[in-house]
Amino acid sequence: MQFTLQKTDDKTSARAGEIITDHGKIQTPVFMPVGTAGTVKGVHMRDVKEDVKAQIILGNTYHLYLRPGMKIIEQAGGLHRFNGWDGAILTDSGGYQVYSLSGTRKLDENGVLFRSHIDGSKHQFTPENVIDTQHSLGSDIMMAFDECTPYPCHYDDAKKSLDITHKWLARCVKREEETEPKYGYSQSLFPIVQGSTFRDLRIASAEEIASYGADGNAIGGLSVGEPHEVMYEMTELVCGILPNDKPRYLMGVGTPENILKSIALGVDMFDCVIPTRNGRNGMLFTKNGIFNIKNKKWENDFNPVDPEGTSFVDHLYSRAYLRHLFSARELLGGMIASQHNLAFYLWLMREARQHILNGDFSSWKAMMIPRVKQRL
RNA sequence: GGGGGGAUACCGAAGCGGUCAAACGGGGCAGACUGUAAAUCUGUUGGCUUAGCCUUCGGAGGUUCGAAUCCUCCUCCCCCCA
Repeated sequence: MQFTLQKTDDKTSARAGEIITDHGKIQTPVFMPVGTAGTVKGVHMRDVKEDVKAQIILGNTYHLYLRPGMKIIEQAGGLHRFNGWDGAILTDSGGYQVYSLSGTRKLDENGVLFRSHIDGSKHQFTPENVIDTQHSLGSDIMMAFDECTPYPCHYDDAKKSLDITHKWLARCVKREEETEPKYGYSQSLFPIVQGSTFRDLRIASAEEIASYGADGNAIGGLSVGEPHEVMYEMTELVCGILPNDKPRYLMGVGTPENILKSIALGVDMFDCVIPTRNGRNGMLFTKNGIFNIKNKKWENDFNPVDPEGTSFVDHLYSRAYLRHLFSARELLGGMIASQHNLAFYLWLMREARQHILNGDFSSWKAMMIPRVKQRL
């Protein structure tokens, strides 16, 4: 994997760049649709590629390990071959599940003991087997196994957790060096900065992570309930330490506003379930604001879903029809909303990139944020 | 023709003398969702000048300090027998 920094904004820390993977080029800043179980929920891969214009999508180690299991994925020839997505794939390590499934797991020195949310069976995740699993998945970008801390988090707990994350990282890197990709193309490993909301921990972590000289670096443990200002503060702090010549990935973020503000802080890569999950629940994002398609006000609005949208669904269907689909709990409703939201997110990223290249990102962002966050 | 069972809020359905503006579902209305155990979850759902008041449990009367609950008549629906 190669990263080329093409331009840095004069007034902010926003950057435009390009990542080259063995599954294609990725122009940054980039938004990566989340495909936890090997599917971007509700959207065909053809549309993820051609209509949404995604360049890279996510997969999840924990979920794919439990089902269908690595035997099946390996028989398929890797995740790309299995799910029909031939673009780049980034796999999360399962570190987020250490946080989100905290009720069904136990940490020990070696790793994490999970209780499967599917059948209750016990499984151990270690830095080593998480790397092995990601080799079986064949993702272009593998994530280090980390512990995503909850918010709020006591300082001592955050520090203890950070030490574990750093120890696990060393083991991930060692394992990665000792093993080979399985499918004939290269895989990069991104380490993850943790440290909760504590400046000194974040600084120490960012320095530790930077010392590895990885192909790219991630910021984790944010957007877990802390105030947005704290999230931006930590992001800015960490971006100032992580190397300039490598992509920075802010994990799990966020709303269009969160993303634009974080681009300005120097982040290059984003992922978030909001466009798909909130879309399935009726929330639509547009360049003119956010609305809930389930609301009565759209009942007889026969205008297109999004007259300025880039997806075919924006023009083929009306708001009244989409509302009807949600009212009737028709599957197509969530599919349309997901595809629309993703297309909007990807459009927003292309625009941001273009304005960075044009040199007017700052003013464009100032104009755009109030627009995209308003409620319609 | 004979016998029996019902009618409760938008719908279905509990309640069978006071703690009932009335459980629970559905539907309606609104909210939440940030490296997805989520096509899920939460709130709300008679009216108003909202610590209270008014109207409401098929209709009309009655018993009672007090009735969705008991009695009488009426209207409509369902089941069984002929």
